[in-house]
Amino acid sequence: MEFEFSENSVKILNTVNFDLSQTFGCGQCFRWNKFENKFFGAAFGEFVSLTQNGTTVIIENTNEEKFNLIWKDYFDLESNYKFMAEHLSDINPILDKAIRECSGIRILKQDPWEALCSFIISQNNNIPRIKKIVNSLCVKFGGNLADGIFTFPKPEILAACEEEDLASVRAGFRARYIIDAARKVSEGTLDFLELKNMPPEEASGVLMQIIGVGPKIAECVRLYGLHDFRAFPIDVWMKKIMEKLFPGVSSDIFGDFRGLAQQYLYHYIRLHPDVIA
DNA sequence: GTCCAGGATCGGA
DNA sequence: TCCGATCATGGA
Repeated sequence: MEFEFSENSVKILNTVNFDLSQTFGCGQCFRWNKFENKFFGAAFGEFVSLTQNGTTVIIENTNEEKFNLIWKDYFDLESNYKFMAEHLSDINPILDKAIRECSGIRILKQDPWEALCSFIISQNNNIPRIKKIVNSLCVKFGGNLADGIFTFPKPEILAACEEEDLASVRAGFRARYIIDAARKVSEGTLDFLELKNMPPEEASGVLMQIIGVGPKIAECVRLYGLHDFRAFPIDVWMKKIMEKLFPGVSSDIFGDFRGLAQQYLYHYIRLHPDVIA
């Protein structure tokens, strides 16, 4: 991939394994929206819009400095997905089939606090409504970046809330989970930098000390927030996939990139639910 | 009215 | 250790 910089945009040329629709639509994030062939969203206090034409991706409202600081990392542009995808394809023919269709997925390096909060909201919920609640949370407690685009609320802000303050967000029983997470993060009981240096099981264990965070959400935070590809979140869909397509098989067969394998399989089956019907 | 959604928790067997 | 009911909400 090559980068071309101008005053208010960055052009990425000759992309490999990078598809915006797949990356934003594979269920890893909830705050990117498509409008007239353009994706809008924000991360780390900056907002951009993106368009894709074949192997060319244009990021608008950024520059060389911000791109190198935020977006190159956020989109994980320096990891070799071609290598990882080929490696995974060799492991299993079913996974290979999923990868042939979903190889444009990149695992975003999201803000771990945002990932934690988002996936707390995701529990026993559907994706359109998850997006609605996350958006409401940003509108009410985040900062205004641009027309209709907000930053994700700081943990300190939500830590100071009581459940009734979150009522208008319509998070339901998850409100107290969000507040507990916010308090543990803002007080330093939970430090994401420390989690990165822990063994996987230990990191999950710390995350699960938050009320309302169990194994699945912990794995999501490690995969999407800490970029730990060994994490393998199992939701109702992945459970069905493993039972139907990989009976008696452990996720260990997918090796150290099993988190990425999970994403290929999850997105593939959401596109073709009949495969496990 | 019933069922379900990228789950977790609690009580009882 | 395992199982089932329950949790708040809104759309199908």
